[in-house]
Amino acid sequence: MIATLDAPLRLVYSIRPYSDPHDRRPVLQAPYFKEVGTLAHHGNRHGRSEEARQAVLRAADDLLVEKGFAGVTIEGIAAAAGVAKQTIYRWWGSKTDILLDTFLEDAARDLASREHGTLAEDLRAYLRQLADFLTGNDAGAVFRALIGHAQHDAAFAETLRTHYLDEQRQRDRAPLDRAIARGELPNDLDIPAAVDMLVGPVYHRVLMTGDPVDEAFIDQVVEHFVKR
Amino acid sequence: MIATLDAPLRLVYSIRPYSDPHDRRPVLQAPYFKEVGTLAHHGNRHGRSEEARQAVLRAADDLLVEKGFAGVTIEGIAAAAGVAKQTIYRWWGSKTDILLDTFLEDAARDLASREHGTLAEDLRAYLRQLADFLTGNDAGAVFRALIGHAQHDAAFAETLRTHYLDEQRQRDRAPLDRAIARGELPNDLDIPAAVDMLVGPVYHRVLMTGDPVDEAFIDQVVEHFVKR
Amino acid sequence: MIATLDAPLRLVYSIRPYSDPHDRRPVLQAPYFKEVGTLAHHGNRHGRSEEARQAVLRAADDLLVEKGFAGVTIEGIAAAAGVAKQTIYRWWGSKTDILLDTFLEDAARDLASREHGTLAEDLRAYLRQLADFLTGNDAGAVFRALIGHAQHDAAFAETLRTHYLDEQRQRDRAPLDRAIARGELPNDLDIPAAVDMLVGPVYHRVLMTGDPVDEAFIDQVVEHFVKR
Amino acid sequence: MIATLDAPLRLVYSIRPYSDPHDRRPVLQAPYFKEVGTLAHHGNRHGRSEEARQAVLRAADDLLVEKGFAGVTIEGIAAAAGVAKQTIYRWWGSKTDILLDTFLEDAARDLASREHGTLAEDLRAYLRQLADFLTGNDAGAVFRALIGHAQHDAAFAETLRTHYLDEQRQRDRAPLDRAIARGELPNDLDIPAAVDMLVGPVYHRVLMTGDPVDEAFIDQVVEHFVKR
DNA sequence: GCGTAATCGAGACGGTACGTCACGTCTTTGC
DNA sequence: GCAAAGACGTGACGTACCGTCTCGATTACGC
Repeated sequence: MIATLDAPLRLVYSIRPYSDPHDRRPVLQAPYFKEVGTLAHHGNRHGRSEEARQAVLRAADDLLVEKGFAGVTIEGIAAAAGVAKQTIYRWWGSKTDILLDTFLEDAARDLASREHGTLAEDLRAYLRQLADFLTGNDAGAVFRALIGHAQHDAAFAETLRTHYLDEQRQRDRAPLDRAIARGELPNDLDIPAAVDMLVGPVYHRVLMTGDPVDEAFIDQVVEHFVKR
Repeated sequence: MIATLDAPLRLVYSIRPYSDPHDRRPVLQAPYFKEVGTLAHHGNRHGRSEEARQAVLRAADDLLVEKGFAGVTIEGIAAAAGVAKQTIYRWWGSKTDILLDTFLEDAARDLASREHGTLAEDLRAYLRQLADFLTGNDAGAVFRALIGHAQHDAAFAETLRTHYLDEQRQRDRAPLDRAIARGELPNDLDIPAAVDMLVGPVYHRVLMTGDPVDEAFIDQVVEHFVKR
Repeated sequence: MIATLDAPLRLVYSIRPYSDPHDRRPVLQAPYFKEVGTLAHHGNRHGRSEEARQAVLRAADDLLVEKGFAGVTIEGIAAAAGVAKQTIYRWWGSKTDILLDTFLEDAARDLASREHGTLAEDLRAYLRQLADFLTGNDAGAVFRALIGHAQHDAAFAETLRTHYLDEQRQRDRAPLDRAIARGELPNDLDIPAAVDMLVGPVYHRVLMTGDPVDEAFIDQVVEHFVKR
Repeated sequence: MIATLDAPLRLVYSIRPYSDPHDRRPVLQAPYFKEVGTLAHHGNRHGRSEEARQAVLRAADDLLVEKGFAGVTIEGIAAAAGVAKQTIYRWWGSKTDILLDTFLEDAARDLASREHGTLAEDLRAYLRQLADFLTGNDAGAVFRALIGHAQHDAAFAETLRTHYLDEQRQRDRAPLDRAIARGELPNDLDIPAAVDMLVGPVYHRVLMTGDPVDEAFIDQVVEHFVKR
């Protein structure tokens, strides 16, 4: 059960399952809610406030959408979330860490690849899904901000790879894996290269040219790939 | 004649050919050197100091390579260039404007497409050139920083498109245009989409995965495209 | 008990007694020391750092004496006091506010009027004391700077009147009040005018002519006033 | 003849009679106008532009009255006067020098002491004239600014004494000199001290308390002085 | 059931960089 | 030779956030 503000009498606290507070593996993997206590506590000795955590994530997200990346500041988040700065620094290392946390919860949810029977259909559906995700106003904005920051900060780029891209590449290749299993594609396919040829054009439009990723474009990319 | 620092007795002053000092069209397009005066002036009605301009561009570039994007500050550039902050603000609007200026002078030089007779050869050569440029330590670092910043700042993204990407897309499509002229590709080819399919995979590796853009990869991309 | 730096184990924090941090009423009026904690804190919810406050006041004073009014800058004070600029702006509005704070603590101490039995004696002693104060190297320099600034800034002039001059006029008239009580002066004396006639000549020499305020001069002023 | 803007075809240029351009003796003492040239020249080899000089003085004065002392800047004066900054620096050393120049022309005009037959009448008239001058919106504002600055800058205080106060003290003592000549006052009067006792109270009200200098007050000061 | 310890909101602190303003200097062109 | 124009190096301004710190209050656990 996840208590919400609608159920004020039974609030929940999280126990982060990792010893390192800056560990950024997707926190939803673990059953990290627990029922206890009452509303609006001010600290206790058994772990962090789930309330504060969610308020921070939400505030960061809102600020990004409303004011852009430069408008996201630790002080602004703290103020908007009604949280002390120190509470943020206790659990996150930077504003991009916070944004990454908000992002991870969305990515897994929105990018699960669904099977459609044929390679072409699978790819079309997946690229459509990917394009919608990347260009979206919420998760997409966060994603673009993170990718942007990764260009400025090699350490963060590495973090982003570890916590997001590696999984993402599994999702990217899932349609190809299924096609190989079905015999639609050869066993010796260079899957990473194939993935780049499929998703690369989509990312290029999103990150570079700003051109819309429309159906016709996706169709061309898929058709071109399949007709090999 | 373009006087250089090798000809110290006849130094040059620039007259920026644009009325708006923040106009960022590539300044090398115009013959913007003029012979006058003597060495090392400090501002006069000839207009801006070419010395100061180059010192700023160089300092920004150096700082980026040495300390990364976060290490590029207006104050740092001013100090490294031996220039007053106000001089920077007089001619540029932000640190990314400066980086863009440094970048524009390099991009045109390094990305001119050369003809190799066949589409496949042209593409291989051009993608190799592009990949080297994007992953380079100097211009590449500046480019990645600019693309990163464009993700954070829509206005700058627009600027970047106007001053760089539009030209870049001309360069990107040049091999295709030549192939169409030669009859190697059909007249009705969707060139923007084709460009995305060619360069998209390269950008994806550079900006997202960090995988090396090796010969085998380029060969696959080109072969896959040509065999349509 | 007021703990001092001589009692390092039981250091003191100030609680400014006013809600408005820019309120400039003489802070020494209130018992604004409180015993708590340990040495050398750096900001906490006890409120402002008394250490920082005194370092700022002292630095401002020193800079004024050493380099003159133009040499007093917020940045200079911050550097000399080992304090962040923002700490100064948190508690004071301008460099003259700081100087006023330093001044207020001194003026009350140095200008208390003492009784000498006769009007002439009282006046002589008081004018001597006033002249010494105004021409002094420390408090006098601050005072002259403040009066000078008040000529440039009507708002500050009003502040200065509220926080200093009104009290000062009480001190100025004290000898006259006592003389009236003793019957040495008539009840219907126009005290403000009388005060101006007594202290005006002294101020005139200090602020305008720069002539020394010697005994002979004070004697003339007093004698002239008394022989009415 | 002094040409004005009403006589545009016959403009005048001044030749400053002093070798030191920063010499600030009242320039009107000398016949420093000379007819040459035409309106709105831009430099010539015949000496300074009287047009520019007057525009600067007037602009400085206006800025002081409109925006206060802090609003008077060399750049602002130059812009308001339609004059190049360098032209200002060529002839004046600082903004207070300019203000002093504007002031000197007014002071001599407004403070000439007139004879009224008796000491009391002379003093009353003179103190009234002085008070009006000091509290005036134009010359008075400049004067108060200069006195204020003199408190901040010993060198300027000395300059002010040399160029203004010494003369002023001559004017201050004129009624007393006349009274001595008439036999109304003793030969051995300590004139400087007497002057301080007369004008000091007026200055005190103007510079310190801000109280109005009304007739009753002047009467008291004079009556008290005369009844010696 | 009471002390102990972790966390919370609050907010002052020393810093760095921002973008602006005015300073005083300099160099040229045009009278 | 002076004036207008205006770019330059300099330095201070006042502001925004940074990341650190200290504190009093709050709460559950473990003795």
